Amino acid sequence: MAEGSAIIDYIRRFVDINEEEASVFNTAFKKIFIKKRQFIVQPDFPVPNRYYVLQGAFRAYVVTEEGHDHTVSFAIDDWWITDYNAYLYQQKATMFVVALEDSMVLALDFTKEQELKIQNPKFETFFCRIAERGLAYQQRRVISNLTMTAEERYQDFLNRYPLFVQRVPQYALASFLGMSTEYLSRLRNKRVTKTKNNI
Amino acid sequence: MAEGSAIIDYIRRFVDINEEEASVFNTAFKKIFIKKRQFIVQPDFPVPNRYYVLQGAFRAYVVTEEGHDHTVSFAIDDWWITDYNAYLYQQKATMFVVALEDSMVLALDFTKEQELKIQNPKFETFFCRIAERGLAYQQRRVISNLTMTAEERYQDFLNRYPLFVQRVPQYALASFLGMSTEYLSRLRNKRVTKTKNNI
DNA sequence: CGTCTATTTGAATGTACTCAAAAGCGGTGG
DNA sequence: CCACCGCTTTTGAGTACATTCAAATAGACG
Repeated sequence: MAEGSAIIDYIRRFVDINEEEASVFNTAFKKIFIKKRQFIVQPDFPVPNRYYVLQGAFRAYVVTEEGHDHTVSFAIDDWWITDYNAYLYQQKATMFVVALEDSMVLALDFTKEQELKIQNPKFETFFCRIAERGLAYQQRRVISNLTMTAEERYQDFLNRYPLFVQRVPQYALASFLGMSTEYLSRLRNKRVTKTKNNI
Repeated sequence: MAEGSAIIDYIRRFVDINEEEASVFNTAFKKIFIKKRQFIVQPDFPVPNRYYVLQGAFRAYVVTEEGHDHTVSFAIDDWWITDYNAYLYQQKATMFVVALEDSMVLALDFTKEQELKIQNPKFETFFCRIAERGLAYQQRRVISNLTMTAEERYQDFLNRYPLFVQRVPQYALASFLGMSTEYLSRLRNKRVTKTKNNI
């Protein structure tokens, strides 16, 4: 049961655990089927879980007062997703997390996560590693946003995450990259507006 | 020796350690004096350390091919700083980290950090906590950049980090907030250019 | 097929940048 | 102690990147 499961392969990329530990880890998760367009996190609700995506695709986004939405993160197979800030501090969510496809996830409860960490230092190490990597990733994203133009960010995303581009609607990608849907559309079709300087 | 030191007060905000543990932790760090304008990290050099700022101010930034610089992070008293991505993966730096004032730091060697983590789960927990918080912080920053205008980002920074604004040169703050020095100057003096629509 | 949502296209506009130059400020040396 | 030099900040003017709004077109789903 434990061996061969995706989440176990995943944790073993970071720490070396035996069969018994794998089994303990495995049973901490609840397997849930999520239908397309279903929300797993919503603003003002508690965030009891973080989610490991077995199969499918998700999008986390915030909505501003003016009604604009902004994609904070995507997740497909083998990625984690949740409103991390709310989960970590166990506060109400400020984001939506929605399924972009019919999906299968493993939900890990916050309390359960703390128990795992206390129970076995290897689990603590594991969560530490993924947090560290997440931090390094977010910092790279901040740098991209600071240093690149909209077109460069799009090209960069294409190179790094070609799989995502296939599975994610364009308005969601645009709002992830920090540009309007229309502008991304123009970039994709290489038809950025020429401002005509003729009088 | 151990008790009363800033780094010990700091770690005790996250984990409960006794005097002996405090002493072990303390001796893992090397205290270094850094003069204003001195670099502690430079592109293409290894990044053996992360730094805890006892006193002073630092700025981490990247420089693009076109020669524009972009502030990735600041650190003043009680904050950490380094090229985190390079440190974590033990690769060559891609950033500069420079002292903005005469400063005093505690340097922690990467290998030493790993030893601490292995030696005592509490230390592992501690580094895990600060990585988690760092991740949550970076994610908030990404959201700010996505959802706010230049002016809003500036106002928000003023509210959140009034201390920093005092101690950081304006060009550095501008490049942290993702805008040009000139534009920040105009915002501060509330004199954003009016495009005259008269023919 | 019709409806609903997503994408594309056009045109006008705005936010923020660039370049250039002046003004302010701080440190250093005579 | 003041003058000068280098660096930072301010101001002006023109411009570009990207947005908004509106409308047309294309896709997805029942």
